[in-house]
Amino acid sequence: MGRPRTPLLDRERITTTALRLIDETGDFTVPRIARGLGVQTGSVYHHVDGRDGIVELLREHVCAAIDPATLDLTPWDAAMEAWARSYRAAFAAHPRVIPLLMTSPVRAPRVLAQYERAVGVLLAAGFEPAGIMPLIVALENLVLGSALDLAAPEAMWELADGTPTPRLAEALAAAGDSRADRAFEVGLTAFLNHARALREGR
Amino acid sequence: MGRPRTPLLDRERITTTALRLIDETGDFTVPRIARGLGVQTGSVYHHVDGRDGIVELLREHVCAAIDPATLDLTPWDAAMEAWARSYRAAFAAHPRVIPLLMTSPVRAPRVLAQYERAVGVLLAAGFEPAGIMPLIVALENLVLGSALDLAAPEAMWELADGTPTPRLAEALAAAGDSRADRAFEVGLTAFLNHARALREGR
DNA sequence: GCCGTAAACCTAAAGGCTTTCGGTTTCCGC
DNA sequence: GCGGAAACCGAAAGCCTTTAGGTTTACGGC
Repeated sequence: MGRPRTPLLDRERITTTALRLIDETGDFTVPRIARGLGVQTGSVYHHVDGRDGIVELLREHVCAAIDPATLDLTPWDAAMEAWARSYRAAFAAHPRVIPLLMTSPVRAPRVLAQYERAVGVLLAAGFEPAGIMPLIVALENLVLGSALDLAAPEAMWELADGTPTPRLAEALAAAGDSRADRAFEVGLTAFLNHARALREGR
Repeated sequence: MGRPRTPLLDRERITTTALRLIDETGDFTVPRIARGLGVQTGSVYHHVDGRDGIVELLREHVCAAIDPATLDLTPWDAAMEAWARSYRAAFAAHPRVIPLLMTSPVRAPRVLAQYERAVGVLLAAGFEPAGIMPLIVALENLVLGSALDLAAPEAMWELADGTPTPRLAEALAAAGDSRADRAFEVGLTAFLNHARALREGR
């Protein structure tokens, strides 16, 4: 008891443990993190700003896998496409964190910086300012939605035996394992085509 | 104490109270529902299959506002567009329930029936079976994403004073209050154009 | 080298939530 | 009329979040 000779906790170990719990069970709790690190529950609060603080650490950790260099590509639509793919890949690696991130605002500076640069890309491409956030929001919805579907393929529709839904079942089977991938490709192509048309139509 | 002469609880009152709590606070708990109805916590469990059961009741309640007649429209793209708009309007009325619904699979028969019919519309339009679920999933992501953004405009990005994001702030301001609406219109137009191109390209 | 201060962990506890179980009263079919 | 089911209460177990105070260790100034 008392201060240990070598620290048992730090933000990184807390984040990693929380992420592991989420990957395995879909959620995390502070007591489980503490148990995973061989520590009492209260000790975690010395390193983190409560449970919400851990969520923000998770956001930063997952978003760190988004390749910032994608936004340097030219032309603008290549940048947006590569960014979207990298964005999706980052969340697809840990899709079950997405529900946790959707209820709290983005505070992490590193994440905000990515959006800042994306706005810059679209501004430089000549889009009108008022139309930029709708585009980014639409792309974000596409990325997060398909990443979520990628992780929980069977957790979206639970076909009961009681109510027959033959065509839905058939469509689900026909799409197969690549359903989420194809939904992303469909959405991304639609987005890029529309964005190009919007820009040229001005 | 004992059984009351006139019932104090039923599924509808529980659902309505839960929805009111979510609209006001963004979440609900069984004790708060009980308090709102002047009843002990445990009593609620006599009418509902646990907390998850209440979530499913909420899904059914909100989805009941989706107009089923939209899927009878012709041609198919008019049906999908009207369905998407009705879908979005239903969730925009209670957007804070969306995060609660994203983590549990759709079980409600009335909701599954809507998807069944949507599949039927796209099948009749001549889409290849394997491509139908990707389209529906993409549309669902669009609808739910923009409805969520509609409700929590300021809860998505919290611009800190510490990290400057001038272009992001400007883009947010330029989009104004109609940001979520415009994002939906952008996404919907892109979706419909791409779907039409997919169908004709066969 | 010494000492005060801060850091890091523990113990304990308050308060809330989900869920279950048995008890009590009322309603309804037969 | 009566027996069983229904509806609510009271209480409790077990989990979670968060805070507060106590104890030991590390570190920096002198």
